[in-house]
Amino acid sequence: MGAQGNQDGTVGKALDVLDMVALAGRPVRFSDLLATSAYPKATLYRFLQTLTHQGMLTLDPDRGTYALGVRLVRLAHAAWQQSSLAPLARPYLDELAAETGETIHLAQMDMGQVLYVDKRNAARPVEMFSSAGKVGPAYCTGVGKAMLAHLPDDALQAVLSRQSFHVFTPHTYASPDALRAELAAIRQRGHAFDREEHEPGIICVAVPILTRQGRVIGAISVTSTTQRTTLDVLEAQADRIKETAARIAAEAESWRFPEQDKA
Amino acid sequence: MGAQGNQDGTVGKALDVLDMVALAGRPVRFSDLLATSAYPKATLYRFLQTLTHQGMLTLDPDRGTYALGVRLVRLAHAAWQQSSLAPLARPYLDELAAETGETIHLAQMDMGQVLYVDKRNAARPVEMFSSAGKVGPAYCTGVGKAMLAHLPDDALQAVLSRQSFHVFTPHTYASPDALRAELAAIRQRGHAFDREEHEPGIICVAVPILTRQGRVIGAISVTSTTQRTTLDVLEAQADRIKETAARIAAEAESWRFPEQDKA
DNA sequence: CCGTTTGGTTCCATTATGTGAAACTTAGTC
DNA sequence: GACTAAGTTTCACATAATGGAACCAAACGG
Repeated sequence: MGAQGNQDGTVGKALDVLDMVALAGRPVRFSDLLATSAYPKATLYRFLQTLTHQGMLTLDPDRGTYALGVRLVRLAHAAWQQSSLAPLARPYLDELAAETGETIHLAQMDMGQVLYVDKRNAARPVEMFSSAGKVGPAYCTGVGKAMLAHLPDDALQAVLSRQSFHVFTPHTYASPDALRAELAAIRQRGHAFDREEHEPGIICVAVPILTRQGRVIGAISVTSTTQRTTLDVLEAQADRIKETAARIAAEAESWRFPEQDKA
Repeated sequence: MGAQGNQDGTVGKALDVLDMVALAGRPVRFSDLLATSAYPKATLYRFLQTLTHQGMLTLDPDRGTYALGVRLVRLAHAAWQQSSLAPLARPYLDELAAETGETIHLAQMDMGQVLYVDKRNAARPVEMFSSAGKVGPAYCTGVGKAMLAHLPDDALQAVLSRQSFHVFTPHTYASPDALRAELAAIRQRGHAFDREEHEPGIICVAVPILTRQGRVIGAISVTSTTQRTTLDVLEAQADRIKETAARIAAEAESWRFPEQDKA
């Protein structure tokens, strides 16, 4: 459950520490981390030193607390631009948002979780990182299920074993088996629903973004509330959403990359 | 000039590789990196494996290209929230933007460069990462100079030695010495100008954000164009901007952090 | 005021880990 | 079907990570 448990030599461990700080969600002192971590004092200390020196962490000298460093913000800017679907999907999402008038999400898979990389809000304009970068569960969100449905067996297996299957609402699928059946239906149908499985009153239709070879690279969803509409009404948009997904996929396929002349 | 040159054991080298990929700005193949990097084939290869396995990079299996991984986006979300000034500065920036009707930047220092963490655009709303996460030179931007002016001597020395002193416009300071004089003036005056030093036609007034002990933690600027206004007019806002900076500083000071009960 | 505890930093002998030249295995050319 | 370029694996070797223990400093407490 925790962030612990991987192993990739020294680098892996260091990144582990980074995650620990991220997970804490607030500046933490050395001793806080020491309590959490499996590493001995000296080792942990060295990692913190290194990461701080590298700008991945910052040490507030007044309070002696560590927090994630700004270098990450810079890296993420690049990551978001160069390897998320967001930049190239933007115009299509704008269009879709305008047509539907509902909230649009663009998500990708990250370590068994759904990572939202962009969002169009009907009402107010996008808030910076506050929406991009958020993570959510895969087994009980529209985009999550849409992606799971098209994962190869072995990958699916791996992801499923990581899910918590926490029951959020009466509609949440609580076990891998129940979910698997649903996934088959989704694969067949080409789109997934969220029937208030994550939050009461929130429903959505989600569509996977697939490469020509059938690899999932992301998903988009149109979300609304039970007060405003019904799943049937939303489903009527499904073909429109699939079209958008297809266009994004096509773009992604062609768009890598403008060519280069070698140095 | 490149990203090379640091050293922090294995972890430092790995992060170096990460930077190389970021710097490329597009998915790169193994051999591209090999050409750039100082590391031998096998070593580089191992790093790429590890980083990929860790989700810091992604390998597009079809093309065999590496790109920054989405895990970074997630980390950055946390970084931006927990250690940039952006979240707590937001309301103050909004206010300032509304009052001035000009573009507002919020920046922090990162490895000798200016890193923009938030932005208010008079005209259209903020574009996600496209503005947050951007970096710029320290020696020829308003926010950069405002921060440099309040850096302790040794840190300033370190930062100056990293600057490229590329001459962007006729007004750009081209040497550390010229700049030092300017910095003294800025420290005295309490605010910095950008006199078209980075881009022709672009001017700004910038103010450092200082802790009670006088440590710089960031800077804000109000930017405009020579067509729309003059530096004198902008300077009239200086006190207003300082007030905003002071409020942000106060907030930052108090806001770390809500207390915690130990586990 | 001086033990004592708590939180943080440094040492250093031990050994695990990372290193990189070279050998190898594919794809892709001509 | 020999030749080349790109990517992957091996392995003897040395460097670099490890962590127990000692150390230091500041806050406590009597």
